[in-house]
Amino acid sequence: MTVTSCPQSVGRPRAFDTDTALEKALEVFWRRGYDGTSLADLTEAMGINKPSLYAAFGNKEQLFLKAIELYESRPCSFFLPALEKPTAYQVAEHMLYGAANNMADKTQPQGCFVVQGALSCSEAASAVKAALINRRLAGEQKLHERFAQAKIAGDLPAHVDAEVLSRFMGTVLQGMAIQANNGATAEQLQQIAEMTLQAFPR
Amino acid sequence: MTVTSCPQSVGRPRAFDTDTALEKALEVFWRRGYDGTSLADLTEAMGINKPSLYAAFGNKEQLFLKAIELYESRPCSFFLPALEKPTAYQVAEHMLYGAANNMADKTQPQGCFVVQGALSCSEAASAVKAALINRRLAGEQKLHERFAQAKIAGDLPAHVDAEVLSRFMGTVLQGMAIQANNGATAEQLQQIAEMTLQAFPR
DNA sequence: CTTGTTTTGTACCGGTCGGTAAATATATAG
DNA sequence: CTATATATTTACCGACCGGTACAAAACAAG
Repeated sequence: MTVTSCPQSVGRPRAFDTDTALEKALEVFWRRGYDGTSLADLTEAMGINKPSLYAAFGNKEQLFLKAIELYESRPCSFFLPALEKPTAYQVAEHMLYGAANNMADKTQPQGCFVVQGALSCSEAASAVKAALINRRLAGEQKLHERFAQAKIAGDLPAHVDAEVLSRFMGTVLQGMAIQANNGATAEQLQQIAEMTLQAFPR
Repeated sequence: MTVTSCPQSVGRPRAFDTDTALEKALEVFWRRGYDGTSLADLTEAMGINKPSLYAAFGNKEQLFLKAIELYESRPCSFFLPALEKPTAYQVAEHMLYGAANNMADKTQPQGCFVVQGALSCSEAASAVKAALINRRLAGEQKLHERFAQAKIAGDLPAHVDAEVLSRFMGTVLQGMAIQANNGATAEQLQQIAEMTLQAFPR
């Protein structure tokens, strides 16, 4: 019968912070992709040795999956907050401009980790590729539900196909990730956001 | 002073067709990306051994660059033919529907090789990544010039910013490549094309 | 035939891949 | 102090990486 050991009960204490190490791993995976990232790249960026990485995160694949969770829960994430805006148009507006500013942010890798983390990849990466596809589809599903709710609330015309609209939004957002990789600036992405909003049903 | 040896003059004849081998290489690179493709993957798909690959194509990087050229010159390529349509709207129409059908075509890898061949990659792949970015920017540049010409011809309103419009088109087309990777059908991509055309200035 | 030229298959190169065994170091519990 | 538990470092594992040396094989020229 052991006492609940909340923060570190026994044994040699870990010499690094797992959260900051995971952030470093996310940045490397984001920049180089799963196949393009080696364990040497990771351990160097994280400032730890391989056994520490395996003890703390399992293996390369599990580390990548944890990086996905971190990416979506970061404070600068724009997707979920935009969903809570009062009208469908404002949801689209905040999401598009949030994406424009986030994806071209020079203080982090360009583009979107969920889009480019493992787009085309080896068979060894098929599991993480599937995980990213599921995240992209889940995002569009959330947007679909939000737009369906907006039709009920009356701030989106009844004739609008919420599923097509959400997939169109996903297409533009994912295209913006490629644009950011092409070197597009935040201003240029904002022009894309503006043009997309002109096509948005009101 | 040697006679011009047009088709095979001397030596053991090559036992494979370089064009079909290059097509096989394109398919593997397209599906797995540069980093995710090994020489073993390539030689197996191409049906040749490594020395034959190196003698015919140089090395992995040069083979990839030749695969880009093949990809853009294939008969089913939709980009350049669409540019020759008589009006800006028809250019956009043919390009968007051509992309919808091509990127979801089940007889080839989903999506667009130029988008996903080396989006996020290792430093070893930085040259091919840059080559793909240049191809994407060159496509948008061609579209830009076509729209500028359309403004002069009068089939695109003078107030339209041709550069923004071409970048918007590129964003949607690149987003459609991600959608195809998500498993979107040709019909779903056609809905994206339709919605994009509704936003197109006339 | 012989000679010269090119491609072929095999076998190999050093280096790196993801992952781990083992010994040492640093903490707590008693 | 000793005992236990966890993290650290170092060194290493077999497999695979991209790329090549070499000799046998298959052709044309003479």
